[in-house]
Amino acid sequence: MDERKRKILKAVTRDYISTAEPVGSRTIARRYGLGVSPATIRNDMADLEEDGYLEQPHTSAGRIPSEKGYRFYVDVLMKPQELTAREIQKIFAALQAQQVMQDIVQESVRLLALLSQYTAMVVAPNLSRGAIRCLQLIPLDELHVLLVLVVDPGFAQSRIVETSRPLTAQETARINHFFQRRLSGAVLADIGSSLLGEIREEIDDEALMSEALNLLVKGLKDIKKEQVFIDGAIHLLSQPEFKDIEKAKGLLNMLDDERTVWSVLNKALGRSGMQVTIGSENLHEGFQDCSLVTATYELNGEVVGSIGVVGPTRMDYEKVVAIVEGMAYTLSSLLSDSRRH
Amino acid sequence: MDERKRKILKAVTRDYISTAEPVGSRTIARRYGLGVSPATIRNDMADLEEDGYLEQPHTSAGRIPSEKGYRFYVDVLMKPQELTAREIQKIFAALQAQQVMQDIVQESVRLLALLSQYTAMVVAPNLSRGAIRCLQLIPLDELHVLLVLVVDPGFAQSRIVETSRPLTAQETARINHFFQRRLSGAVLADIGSSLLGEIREEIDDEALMSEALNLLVKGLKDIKKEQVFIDGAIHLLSQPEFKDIEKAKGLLNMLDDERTVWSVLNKALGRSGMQVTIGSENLHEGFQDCSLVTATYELNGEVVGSIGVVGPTRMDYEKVVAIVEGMAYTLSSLLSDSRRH
DNA sequence: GTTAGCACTCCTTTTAGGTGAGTGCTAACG
DNA sequence: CGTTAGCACTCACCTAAAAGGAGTGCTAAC
Repeated sequence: MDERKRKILKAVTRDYISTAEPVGSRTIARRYGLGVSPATIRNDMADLEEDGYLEQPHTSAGRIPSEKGYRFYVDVLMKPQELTAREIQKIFAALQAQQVMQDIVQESVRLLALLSQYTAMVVAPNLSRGAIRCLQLIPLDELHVLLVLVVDPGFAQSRIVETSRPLTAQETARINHFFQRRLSGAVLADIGSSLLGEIREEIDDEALMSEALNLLVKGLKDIKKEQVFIDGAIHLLSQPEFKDIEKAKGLLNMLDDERTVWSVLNKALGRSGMQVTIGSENLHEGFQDCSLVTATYELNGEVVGSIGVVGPTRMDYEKVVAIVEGMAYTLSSLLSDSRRH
Repeated sequence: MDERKRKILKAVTRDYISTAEPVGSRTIARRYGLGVSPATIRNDMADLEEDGYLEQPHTSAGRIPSEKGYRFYVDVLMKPQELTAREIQKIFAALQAQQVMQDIVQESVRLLALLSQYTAMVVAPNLSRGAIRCLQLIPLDELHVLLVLVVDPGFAQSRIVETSRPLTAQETARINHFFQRRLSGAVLADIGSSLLGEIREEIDDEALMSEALNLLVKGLKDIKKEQVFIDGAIHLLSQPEFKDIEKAKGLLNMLDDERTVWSVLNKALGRSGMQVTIGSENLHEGFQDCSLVTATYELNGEVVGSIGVVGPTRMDYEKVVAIVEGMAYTLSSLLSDSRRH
């Protein structure tokens, strides 16, 4: 593909992204100074269409990029304007102001939607590799204890658990002691049957230990659960491709289902880094008119979660890629850099 | 207003609610057996229009209820079909399965939206009158402690707080001791300056105490904050009155703003019980094409929060009123009845 | 290889006419 | 006097036809 054709493809894509209208040869000639006449551009456009980069909604309309066209634009033509250090700094500050992991994640999904003006999704970090920093029972009444868990980094959760029999203060202290000794510093993912078995052997009072394990298992279950957050769903309604309310409803319904969003974002978890999925490249039914920009973020060098932005295929990739990249980068630094709490 | 006119108003309202189409005299005569001819109904309808209960979108269309008509329908004509004991039981079970207050509230807003098929809003209970059941510091590292608070009923929250200087284990224990002795059982709202002052006097180590108070104040702040949840916003898009996407966007934008929702629901907190707000009765700009069904729920006989459903003025009041009432009732029983955790 | 000219396509908007649901009015009926 | 049949009238909605216009592909000339 020669230089001029590239320029034309780029111009068509840019124009279509910003106007949502098929672009004609005249417009290109006028708006983007290529120094050639509309007729010449028409010839090149015909070639580009033949090669599958452009398509025509109907014979007498302008051209729009095909998926292949977008793909080429994303991979070769565009140059995402990276966020400035100042912008990164602002995001970092906004996130750092949050106390708990959940708030950090919620703030980042909010920012992502706000900045991109599309719909943002974030899966909260998987803390399987997090280390237990504090695990403690606090007795509340006869049958309830509060199980408090602090995981490094940034995760504190308490949960009320029902015991199957009243525990004495002494028993509670004993369990706490064990937790402290055996589990402090342990990585969540390692608390598998083997460690549990070890602990079991270490205690004589069978009933008490089974109680403690029971509590632990119950409490850990929903801590390991990965949570998904989305924000900015409403921005979809501003896109002309969703002026048809049925289409919008379809997509919004999918976004309402956590499992769907989760599985979409998890595709991104596979390989680390930025990833752009365009239209039917997306295997998820219902997302095939959309594009997805996703990125993973890390904790101590390990991928622990992913973030993403959904929009129509006619998405402002240059902007969104920069934002998603910047956000993922900021999240990673925030999580890894300061082992805050 | 004579009996027949009431029947006609009721029929028009019912029909319009279910079809969203203006209702003609012929339809009434055919579908609702009044035993009179369309001409007679036409006469009565003209009277009803004169009196302001009905209106005509244009001269050659059927009638639709005016706001006054809806008001009369809600206050006099309709009879909400109360939820069955079985249904209440189901809701109760679903809520009771939740462990933490936040989950209870989220589950109830989800149910409310699901059952009503409109948009549901819930403000989480104000726990100012809740009693402290457990308040404890757990040291994490040099400059961070975990402040754990359990309030009766159903509220457990932990928060990581930064201390201004490292605390020794002994100091922590001392603070905990004080918290235990002075605050256990105290009502959150009462922890004002007076009680804080008292505590201050009771400790000799000025620096330590100010540290403890500082922690307490920081920790309590966001616990007292009232949270708002909404769900089912997408249902709005199914309503023909929001087929115009701009209208839908306007309302959805309002619903995205917590403060707006909060202030709408707080109107309901004023007087306890069920309340239906129709169209322009709603003082909130942007909600004036909508109706609102709200109710308060209680904790130990005291109003602590409210729930609500938003929909078009052409809302199925009979159904929604029953659901909102049932849900508020269930929430109240759940909170008051069992002092669970 | 590039460009001007031109016929052609086909979407979009406008206009006009027809259709039908529903009304208000009048006059007749019990 | 309330009720009803009959009828002219209104007006949104639908459909078809006409006008308009943006953009193309092709051809021939530069």
